[in-house]
Amino acid sequence: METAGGRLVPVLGQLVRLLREDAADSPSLATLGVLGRLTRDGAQRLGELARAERASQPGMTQLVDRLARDGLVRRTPSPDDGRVVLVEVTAAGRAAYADTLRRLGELLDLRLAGLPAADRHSLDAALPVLDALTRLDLEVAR
Amino acid sequence: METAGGRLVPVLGQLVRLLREDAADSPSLATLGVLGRLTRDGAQRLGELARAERASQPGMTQLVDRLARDGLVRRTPSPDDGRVVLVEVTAAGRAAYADTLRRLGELLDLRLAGLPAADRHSLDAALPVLDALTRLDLEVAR
DNA sequence: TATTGTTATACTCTATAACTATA
DNA sequence: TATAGTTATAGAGTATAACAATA
Repeated sequence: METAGGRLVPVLGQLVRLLREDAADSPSLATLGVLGRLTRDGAQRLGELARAERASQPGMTQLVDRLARDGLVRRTPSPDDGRVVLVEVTAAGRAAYADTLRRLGELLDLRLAGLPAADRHSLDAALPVLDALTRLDLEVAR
Repeated sequence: METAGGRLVPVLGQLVRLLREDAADSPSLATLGVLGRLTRDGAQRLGELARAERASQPGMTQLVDRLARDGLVRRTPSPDDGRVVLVEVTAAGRAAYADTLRRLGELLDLRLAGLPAADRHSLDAALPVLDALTRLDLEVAR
């Protein structure tokens, strides 16, 4: 018998590709992760952002580069420490985040509508669990 | 109130990055998708593989290139139709698939072990639903 | 002509190693 | 010296447009 973890892995890949296929022109999950975090938690150091989003620091530098180029975030030097870069979301970034989340959510909801109500309830109950799963080790690691 | 779809999107990104972080040297979800499909369903046309994995045909050509280079799959020309390329998984590919799935599954199971039993049951119940979600529109599209 | 797949090209996302600037 | 971030470089993964080969 396969464990829950082993069954989750293949499904993850399919879900990600499904979203990409349906909304090819949407901001990526990487972009959404950063914009969402900045929207929820406010301006953050670049390194802090890298840790929270499970990326390397150079990787986050590059992602923030692209987002800044596209006007979705803004870099500001920290007044307290000249080494530190604070990243904040712009109004355009906030709008892009909200719009994209709504759009992708609707696409998924459309598919969900094709499932029995009991299935939808199962998924509903599991969403907080999946979320908790992603937070678990972050707390341990600090 | 946010819909299930809207809540699923951010979680997906975090889960993918979590796996990448914990098992940086593992085959990617794209690789696993192809190897898994070939393992389950046997040799397939390249175009068929592209459709099933929600990739473009050139994208699948390139992915198969890398997998063949790494000895995980093999290309064979179709005897019936000279345009067609059949892709099959090698023994090494089958082994890599099984090993990776087990490893990633164990990593997720470790985290799952930190959750209450009720949460684990919720997730268990939702896994077939997520799987059904990814299959829904494929059937519609054909 | 239509279908199947590849080539050419370009972009995002990601990492590691080496570097710079500040503390 | 240690920390925060960037630059250099490389590779996976992906797409669209143009092409070649076969039917």
